[in-house]
Amino acid sequence: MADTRQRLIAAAAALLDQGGPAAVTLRDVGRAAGVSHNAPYRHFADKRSLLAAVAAAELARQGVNLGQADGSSDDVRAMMQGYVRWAQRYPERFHLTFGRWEGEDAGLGEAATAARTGFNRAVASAQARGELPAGDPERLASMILALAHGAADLGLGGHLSGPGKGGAGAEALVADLFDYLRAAAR
Amino acid sequence: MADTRQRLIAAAAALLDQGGPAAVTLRDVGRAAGVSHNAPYRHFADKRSLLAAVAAAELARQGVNLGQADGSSDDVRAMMQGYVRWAQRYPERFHLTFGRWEGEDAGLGEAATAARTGFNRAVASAQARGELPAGDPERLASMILALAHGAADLGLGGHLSGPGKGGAGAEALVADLFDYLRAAAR
DNA sequence: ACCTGAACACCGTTCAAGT
DNA sequence: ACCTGAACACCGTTCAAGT
Repeated sequence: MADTRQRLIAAAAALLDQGGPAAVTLRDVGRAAGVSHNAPYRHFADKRSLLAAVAAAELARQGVNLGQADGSSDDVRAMMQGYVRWAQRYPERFHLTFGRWEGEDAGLGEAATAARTGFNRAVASAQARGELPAGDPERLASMILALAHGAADLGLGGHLSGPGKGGAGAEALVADLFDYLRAAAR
Repeated sequence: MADTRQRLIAAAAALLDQGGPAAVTLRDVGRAAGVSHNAPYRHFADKRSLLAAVAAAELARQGVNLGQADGSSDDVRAMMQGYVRWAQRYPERFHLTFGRWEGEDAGLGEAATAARTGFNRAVASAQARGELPAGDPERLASMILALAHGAADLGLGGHLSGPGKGGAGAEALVADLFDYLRAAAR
């Protein structure tokens, strides 16, 4: 049944969370899904393809968060802080999802553009309200996303002096950016 | 001789550039350095420790770039665009260097803080000139670095609509941020 | 102090069968 | 159409020796 495929993806995601991509062995995935160690090859071309399915599922789940907002700059900022919290809670999924994906893996590209569309619309809406600087909405959205992404990634790597050391955490850096953008919009 | 250690690091860096961390097999590293496949264990505790040495060397090399500037906002921006170009040219070293490093690996932490110090000073100097918004220099430096880092990482993953698709590349996003910051400083 | 060859456990992948 | 057990090549790491 196609149920096996879903169980394989769920098992892979759980192993990924626990120990990163190296811990996602096809033997453990099979064991957790109740099948043999090479049953995954009946559903996925290889290990990389299985991980791509995990990333696509995660991206679809995350895309929902980016689509629900009225479009004030507070909404846009809340989306980005939600993005940062997601990265902090599921660091391995975060790295996997935004890693390098050559070719078209399991509709990963479509899921990514779908997730971005809602966010771009929210940014455009905040611009129309005069709460964010004018200009190409997609370009401004890219810049905002880049900051949230970079802050989350540096934070996970311990490369931000950090909230513990008296420095600014990733969420605070996102808040700072929006303060600057609102100031520049005036 | 201690020369072997340097050859091992150089060989590991070359293999990393070609095929990522998975391509850095101790057998190939040894072969390229002219020693047996487990000679590396006389110089490094394990594979992870060897990669940490590669990251530390790269960080030291990159730190030089961040230390040479008069401190205008143009200098700070040029540093960040240099950072982005470095990531684009050596994507594997970029990901390795800013990945997760548990514990104190081969003085990696010291190299990182040294690299940051020069950059923080340049930011503070640009603030003193009134070219960047006032406030805690280290916090502003973190925000700027987060944007450059995120833009580079998203660009490498193909998650920026990109210069090819008509969208903004990582370097352009860095330029945009500085435009906003200069506007907010007035 | 530094290096080597053999060996071990583990992993991704393939193959010949099975239902 | 989906699954299994055996097998292969490869890799990180350890060990007993060698100089």
